[in-house]
Amino acid sequence: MPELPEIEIVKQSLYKNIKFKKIKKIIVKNRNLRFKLASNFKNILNNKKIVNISRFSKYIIINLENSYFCIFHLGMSGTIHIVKKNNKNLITNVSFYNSPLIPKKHNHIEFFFNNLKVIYNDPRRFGFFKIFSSQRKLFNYFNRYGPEPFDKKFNINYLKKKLKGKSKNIKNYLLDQKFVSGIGNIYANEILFFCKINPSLESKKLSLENYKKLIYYSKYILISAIKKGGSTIKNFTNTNGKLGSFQKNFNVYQRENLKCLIKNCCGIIKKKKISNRSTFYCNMCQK
DNA sequence: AAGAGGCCCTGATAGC
DNA sequence: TGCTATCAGGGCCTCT
Repeated sequence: MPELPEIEIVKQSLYKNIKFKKIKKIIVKNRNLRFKLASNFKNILNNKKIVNISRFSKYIIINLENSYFCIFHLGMSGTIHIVKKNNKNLITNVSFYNSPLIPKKHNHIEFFFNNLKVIYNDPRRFGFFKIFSSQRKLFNYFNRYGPEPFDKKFNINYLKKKLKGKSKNIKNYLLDQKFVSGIGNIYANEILFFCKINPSLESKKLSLENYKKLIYYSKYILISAIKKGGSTIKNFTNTNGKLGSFQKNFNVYQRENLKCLIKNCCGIIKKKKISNRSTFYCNMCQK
């Protein structure tokens, strides 16, 4: 479900609600995720204070007081719910990226804090948790990933080096986390629209001007999405029960057969499959 | 070695 | 109503 902007919103909400709090109790209801939950998961996290919460790419990073790190990925359908205690009753309308009600099925893990609990829910089980015993091991794991678009390393020389002579299309590169991390299918489509680059274009055919646009617009789109609270496709709400609104700004994603929104462009948004992922583009601006 | 494709899952929706 | 097919915001693994 989520790409970098949505994970950033989740991170901000967790940061606000559970940083410096101690995990009082953990209930594991279903260990089956993309990777089976580690057998020592509860032991390592239970009764530990959370020292920091951060994000890299589409991962949330939880830094524990015992210098362990717990990271998780939401896959396609993972959601986080924060349930606050209000007198005797639980309020259920504080949730991230899901309906205001706590889902009944697929709640895999519950983390209890003093006045609230955090639920990890994931119907499709593409998400996962991992634990690292030191920062070095955590960095080592993230080493496999390319820079985020915001990273200084994501510059013209880097693009040149990586894309020179490559026949793979540019959209697949944007989705390739080893090339650049944090971009998913929605934002890859939107970024290429702003760059006026056809998603099927072989990467070796990109011009210097294209490189500059890719660097500029990948930052621009992700930041705009974060400012709007992320994209909300299925009535998902964020931290305060509010809907993210970036989906109202989609130019191509899910706009098949509609008119291009660029003034004076008479193009139509087309849909095609690239590597089995839906791809949307304007047949005029992105020739 | 690069690149395409299959696969891991459940649930919502469209079409017959 | 009830079946089947298709699609979904991801990414790892295998095969050529």
